[in-house]
Amino acid sequence: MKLADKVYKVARKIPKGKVTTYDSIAKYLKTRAYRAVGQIMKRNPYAPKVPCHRVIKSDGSISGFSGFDPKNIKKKIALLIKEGVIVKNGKVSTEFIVRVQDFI
DNA sequence: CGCTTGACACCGT
DNA sequence: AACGGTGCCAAGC
Repeated sequence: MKLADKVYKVARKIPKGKVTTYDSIAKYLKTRAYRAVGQIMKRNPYAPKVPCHRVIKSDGSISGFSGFDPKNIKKKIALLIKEGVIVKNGKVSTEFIVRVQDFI
């Protein structure tokens, strides 16, 4: 069982209208590989099943899948907003950030 | 099997 | 408040 599998398993349970962070997932899995989590999400072979857009940085900013393509940023943010998440200045309001242990 | 690469986090300045 | 350097660990090559 690779870390990747565990990550996907957890990530797919993120409730709509909420987001979590890379380090939160890492902590929950008893590992400090929060960086690896990022790469795992990037690969994301389970595209629709794992809502990788609901995983953000600990400071609430959205990165990666959107960070490289400015056009994609707005699209993902719009998607999150559509789900009920409030995003201002490219950052998600902390009240929508949930620790993994809270929604599992 | 070892080296490089990050969708990161945590200081210190 | 913003920027940069440092540390961590799994995946890929």
